[in-house]
Amino acid sequence: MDSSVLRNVSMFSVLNDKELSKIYSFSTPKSLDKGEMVFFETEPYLGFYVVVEGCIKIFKIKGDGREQIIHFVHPYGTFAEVPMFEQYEKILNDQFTYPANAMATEKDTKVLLIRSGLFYELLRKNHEISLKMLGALSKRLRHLNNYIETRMKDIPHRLAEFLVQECRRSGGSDIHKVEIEITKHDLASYLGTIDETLSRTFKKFQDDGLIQMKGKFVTITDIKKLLRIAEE
Amino acid sequence: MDSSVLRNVSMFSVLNDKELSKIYSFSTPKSLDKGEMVFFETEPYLGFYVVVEGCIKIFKIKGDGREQIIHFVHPYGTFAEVPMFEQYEKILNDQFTYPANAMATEKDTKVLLIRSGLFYELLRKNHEISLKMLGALSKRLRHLNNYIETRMKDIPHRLAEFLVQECRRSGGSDIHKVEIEITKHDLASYLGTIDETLSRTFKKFQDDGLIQMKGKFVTITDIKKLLRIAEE
DNA sequence: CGTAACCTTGATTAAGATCAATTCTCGTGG
DNA sequence: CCACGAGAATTGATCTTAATCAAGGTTACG
Repeated sequence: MDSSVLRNVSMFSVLNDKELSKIYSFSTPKSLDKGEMVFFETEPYLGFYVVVEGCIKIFKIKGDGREQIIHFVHPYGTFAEVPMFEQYEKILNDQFTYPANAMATEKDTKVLLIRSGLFYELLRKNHEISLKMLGALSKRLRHLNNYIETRMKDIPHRLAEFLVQECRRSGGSDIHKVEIEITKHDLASYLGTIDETLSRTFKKFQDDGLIQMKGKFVTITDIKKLLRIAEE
Repeated sequence: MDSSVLRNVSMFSVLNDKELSKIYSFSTPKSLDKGEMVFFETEPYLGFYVVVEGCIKIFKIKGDGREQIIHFVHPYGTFAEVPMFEQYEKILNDQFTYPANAMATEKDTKVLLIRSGLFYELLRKNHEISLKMLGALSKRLRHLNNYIETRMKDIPHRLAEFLVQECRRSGGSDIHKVEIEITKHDLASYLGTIDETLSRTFKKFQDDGLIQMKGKFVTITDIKKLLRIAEE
């Protein structure tokens, strides 16, 4: 792994080799096993992270102790940028904590910590980076917006939406076969439900002839009906 | 109304008089009656808004046609900044729409439209503004984060949380009296429920001796218990 | 005053959570 | 190679919360 991985991070795409190397040399790499935490939401804020390999889930803990997954971050994606811009002074004084919890969902997950001090310096010098960062935060806001919208619908709707999205994301060949890359438990948490309800909803979709399922592989047999459920 | 109102907007606080006047002279003021729309989420994006007077509610329409209020914007607050940073070219080509709906909740509500073209120009010239904007977007993200967290709890919890927050926001004198400044209907929508359930929850709180209610005025009689319900 | 919007209350229903067993799957060690 | 055990997934019965349906009652304002 070297500084070239940073070039794929949208926000850093405006930097030259020298700047990239500098960021890379000051960043802290971390390797994680499946289930290992990057941070808890109670920890003091150090800076934001770049995913280099594997996958990270960002989640809240509900009152009953259960996880509620907000999103997954894949390679070259970033997470925990937000506290960076909430009054710099407070960050320096360790007053800030992370906004949620972050855990690796795959073994051999690798992340880079970009410390806020260093990054803030960069931000002051390089105007382009702030503009990129504005783009990144906007994207995050769109995602949360979409997340909230999805939450207004029932579980079959949410699952249908997820399947359609996954189908679009993976490949794009018209064979409607999707591999669910996360555990069913994580999927349930992401959809805001529990394992049993997810299982029942999958079964209902199968009984209604919308999909066929074999372990982690789902074949969509009636994309039209599925789309109808997905969009209201 | 003149350009000095803009000085109170956090993002514009770094500008000098000349710059403020320029923004003001290029902005479009709009007066609204209670219930009038600023924009629908289907409309092409023109730019973001500053609230000068009154109050704006930002909301989504659910599948059944009901409103789901995401937040309220008060004087000197801004809304609809997000699409501004999602690929400038698309905005110019009218490809973008608003992320939600915006409606005045009070009569004599006044807003200013800051067109994206003008603002983007400003952003390129003035680095400080991007940094302020990063702060503004972060705040918005925090709010959505908090919103999502609240949604994981039941209705009594959400109402208790709302009452405690309102109590803190208004005054701060230790007489625990709160005026609910929005309609009960809007409050229900904000809490993600319906009028009947809100009414019943208020009743339950009264029966349990937590509050006393008279129209729009709520007196908190047992702040300790209310806090216990509010925080899990 | 009168009427429309706002609010409350009661009875019923439905979606999904909870509780409680099983069954399935797969990696590990004998 | 098989047997074991743990975690993952499924299934059924029951329970809870809040939505829905249906009246009434209250308030505010022209």
